[in-house]
Amino acid sequence: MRRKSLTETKPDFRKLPQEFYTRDVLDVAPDLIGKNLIVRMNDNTCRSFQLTEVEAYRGEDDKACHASKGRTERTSVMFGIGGHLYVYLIYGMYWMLNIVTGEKDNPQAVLLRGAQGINGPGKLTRELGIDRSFYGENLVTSTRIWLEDSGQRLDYKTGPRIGIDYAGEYWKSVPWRFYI
DNA sequence: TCAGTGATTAGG
DNA sequence: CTAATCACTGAG
Repeated sequence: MRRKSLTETKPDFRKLPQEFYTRDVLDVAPDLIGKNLIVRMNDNTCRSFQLTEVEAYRGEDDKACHASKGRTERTSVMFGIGGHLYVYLIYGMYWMLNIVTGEKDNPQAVLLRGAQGINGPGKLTRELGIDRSFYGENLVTSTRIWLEDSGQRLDYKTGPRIGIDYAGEYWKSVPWRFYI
């Protein structure tokens, strides 16, 4: 019987590499559909969540993107290289989990809106135990959160992004929401 | 439809 | 310091 290759036996052989994130957000966002988000819980067990819904926020021109108001302390991680987490609190209750993409000084991120069995970005982070402490986390080197290829390529739909009425007609209408 | 909830931000 | 805003959720 054929011996498994080294890469096949390594436990993290499916982990998405830096190159996955260092691309334009409009390429990364649809590629995230069907990927598995792995989180190490407080009891040290790992849980896997297959992503079903994401949204792209792209650059300083995009009026819906937090980076459109310029660099602030909160948004600074978006101005760095892709592969880090942008986490912030909204409405005093819900943590939003975003994956920074692209090259340095080109602020972009993907909002994770849902996973299999979980609809809604606030419910997703509550289920995963995401909070402030995950801000800036590196998905390539972290031992408590990362992404893996599921080996599946799933069909997805596109549509306008949710909850950005303030962004104006054009940015409200661009189909940068990707979902199963 | 609408209140809850508190960090973040711009402005004085 | 103040006050407005907000990439949401759940109850009615």
